[in-house]
Amino acid sequence: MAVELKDLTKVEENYSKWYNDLVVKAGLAENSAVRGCMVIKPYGYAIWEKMQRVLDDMFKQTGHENAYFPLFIPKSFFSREAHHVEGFAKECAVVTHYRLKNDPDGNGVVVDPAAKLEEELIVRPTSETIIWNTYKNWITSYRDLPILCNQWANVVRWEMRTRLFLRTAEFLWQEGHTAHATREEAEAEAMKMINVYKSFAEEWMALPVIVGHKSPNERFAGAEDTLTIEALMQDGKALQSGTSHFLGQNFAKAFDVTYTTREGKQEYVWATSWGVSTRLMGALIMAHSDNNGLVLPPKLAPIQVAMVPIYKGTEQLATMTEKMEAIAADLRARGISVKVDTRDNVRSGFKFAEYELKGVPVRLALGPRDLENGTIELARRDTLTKETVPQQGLTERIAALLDEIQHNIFQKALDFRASMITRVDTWDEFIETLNDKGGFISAHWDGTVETEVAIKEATKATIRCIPLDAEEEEGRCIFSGRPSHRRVLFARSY
RNA sequence: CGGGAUGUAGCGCAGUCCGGUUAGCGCACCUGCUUUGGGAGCAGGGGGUCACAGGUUCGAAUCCUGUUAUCCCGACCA
Repeated sequence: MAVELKDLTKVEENYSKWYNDLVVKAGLAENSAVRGCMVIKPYGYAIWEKMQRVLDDMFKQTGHENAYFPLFIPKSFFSREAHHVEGFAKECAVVTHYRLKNDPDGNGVVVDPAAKLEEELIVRPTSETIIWNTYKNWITSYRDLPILCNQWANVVRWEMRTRLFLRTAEFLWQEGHTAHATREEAEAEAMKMINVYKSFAEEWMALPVIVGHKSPNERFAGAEDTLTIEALMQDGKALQSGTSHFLGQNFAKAFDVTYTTREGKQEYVWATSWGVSTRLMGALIMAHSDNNGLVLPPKLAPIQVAMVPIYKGTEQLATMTEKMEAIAADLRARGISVKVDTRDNVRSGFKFAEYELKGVPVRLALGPRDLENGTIELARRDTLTKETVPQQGLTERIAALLDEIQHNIFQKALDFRASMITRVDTWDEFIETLNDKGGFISAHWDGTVETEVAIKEATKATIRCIPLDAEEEEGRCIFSGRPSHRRVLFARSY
């Protein structure tokens, strides 16, 4: 229960360590006994659950339905799409046996060699292959299209190095997989969904994102075009927070999915896929937190208002509790989630610090002084300010304050990002900005993979995206000096 | 998979170099009293196969060998 705040103040020294401590100490998640896999604790899951609900609703409103596909994928499915195999082969968990037996030499159990699978099963790193193998059976006519499915699932990617929420061997996500009769319709779908993600990030997570195309080198394995939302963390690194892929006819061809057109001809189906994961939790944490802990946007905070009694003795506690429950009932009637903290084994100061660590947007403290004056102490997490206000009209005040905090957090992140987008025109400037300042660097690029790879090798910076709203502008590539028609965004990233 | 570090109570650590009473400290936990407007104080109490397996020794948390796990820095990636 006790938390050493000083451990959270080393942002400059070691942001990764600070982030990890924060996640653990705020009670969001922790490392598990399984390498690279995390345990999401109830408080963290409550946030994820809320995000899920909102996203799911947005998917429904855009015409999608939920479905579920298998965890295991036969190995042979993977080899069907060449780029896809290449992209995922290095990080797949493989099931090779289906039985254990007692160790003949003594203790425990061993894998029964007699139970070797004829064909190994891959634990899905993403579900395109199993889904397109299924869609083949669902699609025969143009009347069957479009298919607009989403699944909420866990996937496994055996990463070398993991970090809570940002990169874990197993993670939770949603993946949408759609099938369309025409290229235009599929392209529009991919664009529609990346905009759904943008709205969600900005309106709910208070996280400003830049929408753009991935460069060919950063594209999803098997996609013709990848759209991304890129967010900026407080240490100046970028985080890819969601992607939407136009898959062309690649998977339709790999799995032989065709339909009969109105004119009676056979055509391959066009596809998209799109997803966001528990990585969004990492984005939420890294974008807004400060040295006192999490700062949660009110719209996603599991507890929006925490109420702490100030009292001497059990009688006063009872009096305060009664009064606070009455106030809480009012707030709840307005749809505000409230926690009245009547614990008597920790003191009020401890509770204040704890709710700050957990990012609760608004805190109310009620003591004898307030009872006399008809007031209450109101503190806001985003600014760390507090004031004594009348109890009269409190519910309206808090409802408005929650909106204000939501807006303020977004604005703060937006201002920060604006200050961290630097336009550079020379290689020296590029290096200097990258090393001294970080953030997004807006610069010209000649459009070739060789240049992109060379820049990455030289600086660890990658092209985060070619923004959708990038204006036509003649310039010269900062690396090669060759002509370029628009700026792209570079950054070091997670 | 390379480089570095660390495994001692729920958490954080000291002790290891230089082997030697009953393995110690802080926080947390339990009991009691006093406290309570920003992380309470005092008193008492419980909790450990010192990561695992061998070896050396009269004697190992400590020395040797092997294994394993975790963290940090790279390479890889949502």
